[in-house]
Amino acid sequence: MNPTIYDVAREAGVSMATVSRVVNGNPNVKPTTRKKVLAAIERLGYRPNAVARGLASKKSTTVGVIIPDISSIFFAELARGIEDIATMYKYNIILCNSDQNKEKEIHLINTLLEKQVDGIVFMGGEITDEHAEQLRRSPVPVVLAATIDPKEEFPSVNIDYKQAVNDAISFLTEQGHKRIGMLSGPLEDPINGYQKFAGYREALEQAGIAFSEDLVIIGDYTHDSGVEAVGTFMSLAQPPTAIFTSNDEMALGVIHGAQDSGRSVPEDLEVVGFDDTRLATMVRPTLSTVVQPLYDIGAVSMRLLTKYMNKEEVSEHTVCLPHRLESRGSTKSLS
Amino acid sequence: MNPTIYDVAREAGVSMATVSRVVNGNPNVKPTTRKKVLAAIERLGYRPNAVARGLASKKSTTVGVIIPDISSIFFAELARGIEDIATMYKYNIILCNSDQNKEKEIHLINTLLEKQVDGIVFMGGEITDEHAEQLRRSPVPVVLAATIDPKEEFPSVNIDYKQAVNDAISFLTEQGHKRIGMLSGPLEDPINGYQKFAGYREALEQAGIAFSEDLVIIGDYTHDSGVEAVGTFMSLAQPPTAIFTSNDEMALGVIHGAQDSGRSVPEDLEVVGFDDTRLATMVRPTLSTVVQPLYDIGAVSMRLLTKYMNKEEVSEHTVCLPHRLESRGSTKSLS
DNA sequence: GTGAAAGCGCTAACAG
DNA sequence: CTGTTAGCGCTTTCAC
Repeated sequence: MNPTIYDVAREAGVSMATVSRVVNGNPNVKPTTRKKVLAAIERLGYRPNAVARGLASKKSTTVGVIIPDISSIFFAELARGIEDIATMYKYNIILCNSDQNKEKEIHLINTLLEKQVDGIVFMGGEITDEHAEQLRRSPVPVVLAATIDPKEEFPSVNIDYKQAVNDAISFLTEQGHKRIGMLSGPLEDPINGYQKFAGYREALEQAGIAFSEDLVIIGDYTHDSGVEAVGTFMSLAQPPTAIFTSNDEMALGVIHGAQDSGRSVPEDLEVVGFDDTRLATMVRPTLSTVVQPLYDIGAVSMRLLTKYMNKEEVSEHTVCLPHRLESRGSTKSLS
Repeated sequence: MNPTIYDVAREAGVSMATVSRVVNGNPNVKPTTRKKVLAAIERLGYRPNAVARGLASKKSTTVGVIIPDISSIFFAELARGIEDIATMYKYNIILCNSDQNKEKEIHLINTLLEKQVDGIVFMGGEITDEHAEQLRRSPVPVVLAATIDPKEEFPSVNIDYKQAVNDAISFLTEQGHKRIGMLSGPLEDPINGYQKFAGYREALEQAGIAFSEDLVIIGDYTHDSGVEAVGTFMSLAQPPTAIFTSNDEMALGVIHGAQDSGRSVPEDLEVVGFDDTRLATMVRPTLSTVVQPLYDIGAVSMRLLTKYMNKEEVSEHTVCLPHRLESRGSTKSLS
């Protein structure tokens, strides 16, 4: 049996309350007493029981993190941002993969709440009414990271996805491209589908270019789907001269698919990705892409959560981080 | 205030014990009673408090995972394997990044133990004496994943790194290569340095090829360090005709560095990586690499941990998973 | 500056 | 099949 606070108290010849005070750094303890207690702790190899502490204090110093897939290079980076800030504020993280599955997500929220987490960072697809209902019932604060809440009911941290894509496409139209392909995620996906698609259409419209359905392909975010998509694009009667993809991995696929069929990037085809994951510099030519500050989104979300957990006043409920276009080898001109 | 088991008991007109029984699926409850309790739970929106349960039952259904860096494509894959199996066995995961820093690692072990985790999966560099001492004090089982314990004191899941590298190098020598470069991790790293280096030397020796110091460069596992290393290798009086790298990312760097200087892979230079992360098929030519079952290493570690946690008999304390060489475009011949 | 005592919400004998 | 009763190990008033 591990020694308890009671054992330490006895060993040190003081009360449990006093031991508790020194363990928690309460200054109202005479230095001599503190010393005695510390010695007893050392002698016994006492290790405070955080579960008991949690029950008594109603705080677990643990936050829940719901993430679609930790093995994704995209989410893993976000997770790292979250974890670093959590550590900084002395919180631990319970990490759960949801695979963006609504049932799982809702179930996980519940599990985390049962475990008495002090807050939750949620990353997922869309916040549906069912999600919202569940989240509203949460006795602890929830922050959405890289996740759109159509009603802006919950605190969230994002970039302006629509504008970001608009920037990317506008960059391309300014270079004179008239036929710009878009390799999108499923349109139901609020960020990678809907928002980005909206940015694409908006930019075309602003440039006075007619929208053509042929030029939009729905991918599944994988390299393979990029390879496949270029094939389809290139077999068009009027193939695109530039392609934008909603993530970097598909962009690599597009580059490779183009090269496989003897085309060269950026001469024959310019390519712009999205995210600026580490992949972007791990291709030749290097990938021009929209920089989304993944780590920061995670870090800021967690920081925001700490504010809510401490019941601090928060000025902005919905934070929007800056993005920019990083021009590299897969596009011709320098921006 | 959230309703407690006591509130539910009162609402349903039964005792706490009965409520506890239905919540825990104990069959010794009359169906009628069960129904009443369930209804009360529903009505009150009761959510069991896992912390209280943990205190009373001395089980947290939570396991700790110490990982060097979750944002690494390598470890993220391991983590996913761990998490999936944990979920399967109804455990949650407290995830902690250690950056392979010994002090952090030891501190994290302690924190996890304070939080009363039921077990720990540890991934890290080396198990030093200090680590061992700390781990020995753990009241709960610990399993090492992709981590070498020189004394084989703790349960672990790995592949035979030395043999795996030997296989890769032997494949190259069999193709007639006499000068094979190795882009290694720091030699102090027990797996990526020491073990792999040993496999390299062994294979050369078996092939009757003299070892040459020029042909070993220490990298830092990044793409850039691969690019840089080829530069150095190629400026040698007698440059290597094939290069083995201890991870895939450096291999991509090697390929790109070679291509940047006008060489073609595999014609002018053959390249073999290690890990078979998703990167391997995201380059041109695609990367021949040693397949290490990352997800499985994570999954098996977690499975092993569940056995220890359940006090089941375990036949093999130290498990060694199979590896193989996947031949792709960066080497000439098919194996 | 220190101690006594009452819980925190639940499980786990033990009775009945 | 159900209820009673101790705790689990700690925090937190409230006294002194």
